[in-house]
Amino acid sequence: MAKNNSKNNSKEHTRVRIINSAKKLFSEQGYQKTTIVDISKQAGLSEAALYEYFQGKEDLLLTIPDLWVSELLHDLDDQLFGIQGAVHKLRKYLWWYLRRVEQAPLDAKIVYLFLKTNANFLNTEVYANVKKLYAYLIDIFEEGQKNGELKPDLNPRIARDIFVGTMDHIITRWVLKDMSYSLFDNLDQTFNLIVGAFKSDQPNSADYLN
Amino acid sequence: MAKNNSKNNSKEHTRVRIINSAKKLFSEQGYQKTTIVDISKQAGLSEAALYEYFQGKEDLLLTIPDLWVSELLHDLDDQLFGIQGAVHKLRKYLWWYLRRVEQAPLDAKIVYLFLKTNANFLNTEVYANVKKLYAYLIDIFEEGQKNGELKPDLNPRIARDIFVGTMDHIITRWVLKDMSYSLFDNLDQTFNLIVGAFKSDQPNSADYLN
DNA sequence: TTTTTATCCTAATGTTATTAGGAAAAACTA
DNA sequence: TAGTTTTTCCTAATAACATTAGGATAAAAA
Repeated sequence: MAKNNSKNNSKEHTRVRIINSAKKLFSEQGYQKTTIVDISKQAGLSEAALYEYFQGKEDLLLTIPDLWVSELLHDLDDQLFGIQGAVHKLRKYLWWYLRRVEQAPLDAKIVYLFLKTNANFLNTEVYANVKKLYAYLIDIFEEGQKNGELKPDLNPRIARDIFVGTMDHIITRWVLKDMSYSLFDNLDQTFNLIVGAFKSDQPNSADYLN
Repeated sequence: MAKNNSKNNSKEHTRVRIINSAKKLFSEQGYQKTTIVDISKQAGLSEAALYEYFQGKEDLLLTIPDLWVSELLHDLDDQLFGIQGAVHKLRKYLWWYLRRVEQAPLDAKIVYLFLKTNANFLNTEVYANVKKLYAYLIDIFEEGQKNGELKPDLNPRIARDIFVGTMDHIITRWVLKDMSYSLFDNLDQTFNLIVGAFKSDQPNSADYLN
């Protein structure tokens, strides 16, 4: 049993080592320019050994965002738990997500630059999880409509498009510019502008917040 | 002279044939899965002959958006010429751009899925032109502030991020879903919501429009 | 100790981008 | 028109890579 554990640990450890090497190299040099030899050298293995852990280069590419996004998804509930009001939840969502991106810039770069180009991205687990991550916003918008914070005729899907679109745009530029500044510059202004568009016209209809 | 012309035409014709073959195959199968043999067969050439026209596969990939985006840029002035008011210009910009995307779905797919992954995208002509395309929006926002249509404290760069981000998000999803519906579904709602966030609070300050 | 299994390696194999070197055809020159 | 140069194209290498075959080594299990 103990030996079995240590075996699994060492197997898991090698797997993690490969993932981290790939993550580093993919985000430094891009997917195409990174070779399996590069990755296996960095991980201290032969090329062939790598195939014991992953089906191939593409599998390796997809594994990285898979782990990251499902971790995000798991964290999201916790982060929003106990926050009152749709606007406050939206704010928390944005600040939380951008922080996670800043904390895992390599994962973010891979997700934002290389993932979508993959032919069967739509059939991956990652895609399903990203959808769940964004679907959360729909719930928040609907909640905000019920309690009067947000416009009653707001189309939640359109609101989501604006929110996610802006967020993704900011992140993509940041990633392309080599993460050379903070994602939080001007974020307050951006947030207020967007949410201003969603808010109910009658400023007193969300009294419950007072 | 005449012969010289016909020579250039036939050379140009071959070049166009290669570009169209590549465009078709890249957008059907993705960049990675498309081989030079595929492209040259489709164009009715040997692989080696293709290298007389393009430096390589990557050059070929970059040429496609290069042509499309500079064509767009050239058209933009014409399209906005004579339109009065920032809001009307923004509307025209959005409708124009989405129509161009619908009219050139293969180009759009290549731009939205494969271009950014290219390591030196930031140094390409395409990138410079895309920036110009988006910079146009900044001018429109500033104009709208001057004539009172838009909020005086609106940050034009942030407004651009929201506008472009939403637009790109809508297009990216459309491209990923294989262009199976119209980009114009719900577009009015989306536009009104965004522009609502930018508009001046005093509805009468843009009287000049009446 | 013997057997089985997990982990790894060297050495193919096959695919693909790119280049070498030259043939065929067109354009140009005198 | 006959010779010369240039353009366009081809077949046949070459080289870089991803992936696989087949087996060695070492750890685990019996």
